[in-house]
Amino acid sequence: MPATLHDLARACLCNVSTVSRALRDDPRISPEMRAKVAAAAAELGYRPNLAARALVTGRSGTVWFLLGELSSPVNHQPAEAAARLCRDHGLDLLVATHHGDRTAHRRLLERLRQGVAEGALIAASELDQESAELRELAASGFPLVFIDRHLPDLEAPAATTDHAGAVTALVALLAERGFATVVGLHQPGRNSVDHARTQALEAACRTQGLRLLPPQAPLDERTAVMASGAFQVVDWLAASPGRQPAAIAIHDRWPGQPPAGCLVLELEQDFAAMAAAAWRLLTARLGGAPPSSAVMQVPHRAVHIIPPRS
Amino acid sequence: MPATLHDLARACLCNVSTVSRALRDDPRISPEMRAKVAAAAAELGYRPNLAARALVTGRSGTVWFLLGELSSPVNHQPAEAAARLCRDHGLDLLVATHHGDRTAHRRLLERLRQGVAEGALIAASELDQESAELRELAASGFPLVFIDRHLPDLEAPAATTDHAGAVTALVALLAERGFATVVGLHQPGRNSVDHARTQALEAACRTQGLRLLPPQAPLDERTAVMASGAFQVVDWLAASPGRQPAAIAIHDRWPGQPPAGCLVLELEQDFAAMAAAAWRLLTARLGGAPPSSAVMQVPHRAVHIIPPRS
DNA sequence: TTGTATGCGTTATCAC
DNA sequence: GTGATAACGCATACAA
Repeated sequence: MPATLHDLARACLCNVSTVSRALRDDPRISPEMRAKVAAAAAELGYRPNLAARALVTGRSGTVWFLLGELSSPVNHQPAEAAARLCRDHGLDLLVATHHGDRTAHRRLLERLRQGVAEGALIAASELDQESAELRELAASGFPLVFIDRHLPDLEAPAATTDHAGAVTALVALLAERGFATVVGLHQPGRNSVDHARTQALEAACRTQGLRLLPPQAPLDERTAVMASGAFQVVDWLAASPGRQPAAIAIHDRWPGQPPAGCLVLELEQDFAAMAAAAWRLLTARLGGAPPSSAVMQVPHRAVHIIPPRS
Repeated sequence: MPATLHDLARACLCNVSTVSRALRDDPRISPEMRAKVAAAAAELGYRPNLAARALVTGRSGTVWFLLGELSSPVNHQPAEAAARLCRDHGLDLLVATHHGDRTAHRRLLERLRQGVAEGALIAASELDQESAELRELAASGFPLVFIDRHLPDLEAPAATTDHAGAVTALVALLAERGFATVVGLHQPGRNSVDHARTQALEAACRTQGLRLLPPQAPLDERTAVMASGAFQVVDWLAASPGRQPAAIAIHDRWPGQPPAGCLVLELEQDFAAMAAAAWRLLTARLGGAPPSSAVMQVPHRAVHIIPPRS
């Protein structure tokens, strides 16, 4: 059986509270006593019981990172960055995945209400949109911060990429290269990200003098297609086999080989900066700040330009 | 403040223990009482305090998955599969990352000794090789199961791919396609995986009549190169710029574009099966079975053959 | 500087 | 079928 404070107290011929204080470096413990306790702790291999500590302090020293699946960089890159930040501040960050499963999702949120973590970062997935549990959790005052996506009707802040700025940058690059038309594949109803990008695309095209056309529009060699992810482009290509876009601009990586003769612009998001922003929002909440719906927008990191191959 | 059993007891005009039993569906509670308690719990939004429960039961209902970084499929694919298995058995699987940092690594192992989890799956990284804390943890009887890699001097079982079988399959495919020589890039001293592959490669070449040569050997059009990961091949190519292998066989995906005129064989490991095997080993330990050093080897899932492009 | 006493929210062991 | 009560391991207000 693991040693407890009680065992140490017996070994040191003193009281449990003295041991507790000595181990936590309480200034009013004599150096001799402290040394004696430290020796006994090492000797007996004492490890504090975190459940007991959490019960009395009400703090678990833990933050959760909630996400759908680990495979996507949009999820795991902020998670890793946030883990470092937490660690540096004495908290453990644990990643919980629900792999798009409703019951798993519900259960994880349930756990959060049971005190397993002091706060949570959430890389929003489809399931979060309609989740009553998530709403209740936020309403209960539990510190929640969203990453990348923002649920507007929820009293919880978010750290996202500056979607408008990113779209503007892509449109500018297209204009620079002589493109006159953009076909937008964003689905504004899908989530807040696609919504923001759609709006920004309209504004950017207006400002920079490009025509904006819907997915069904015919293509020419001065028409580019813009989408949130490669998957949207792939679907669009598959929907009408003849399509040969002259340029693809996405907020994502293009997997493998781009279509022949096609310029590809990949926007690289700054996930580390996003995690840092989310961390700031979270510590504010942990420190007692009231819930807000603030959205911190961090600039993108770079645009990768992949010239067309012949 | 969140409602407690005490609050429910007051609301129901009964004792705490009755409430506790009613909520846990104890058979000796009258239907009326059970309904009354359930109503009060819903009314007051009662949520059990897991810290308190863990303190008295000694069980946290949690399993950890320890890994270096999330980005690698070798890590996150088994993690996701294991999460599902755990969930189906009433346990939560949480992923903890140490991103190759010694202090983070030490700290996570420390947490495990403090009762945060009932057991842990470990996707072994470099840090685990020399970690004294890991040895202590295993020695303390904590249920530990390794995934993919195996630390032979540790009293902990492992679930790995059948490395020997995989190497044999790759060599057979090469032989079938007329290759006569294999250059082996595995580094037997690196870890147990590379070690096993090196041995299997020697055996397979002997059996199937191919010549096995070291990395410095000259190449011809009937010579293939075999390595654990793409990174080994990339390093090897960079070390001597003239090299143009006729085939590359790796236990991994080849990122992006293969070299011109080069056949690529990618071995796909069966991470789901690996997770299932690891889960079996872990439940055995959780169920009270003594620690063992058993290694369960699961067959690979497929070999992807990418023909040379001209 | 140290000891005493109490409570955190649950479960479990008794009684009745 | 239900109630009283003692743990579980730790932290802390209050005494001394």
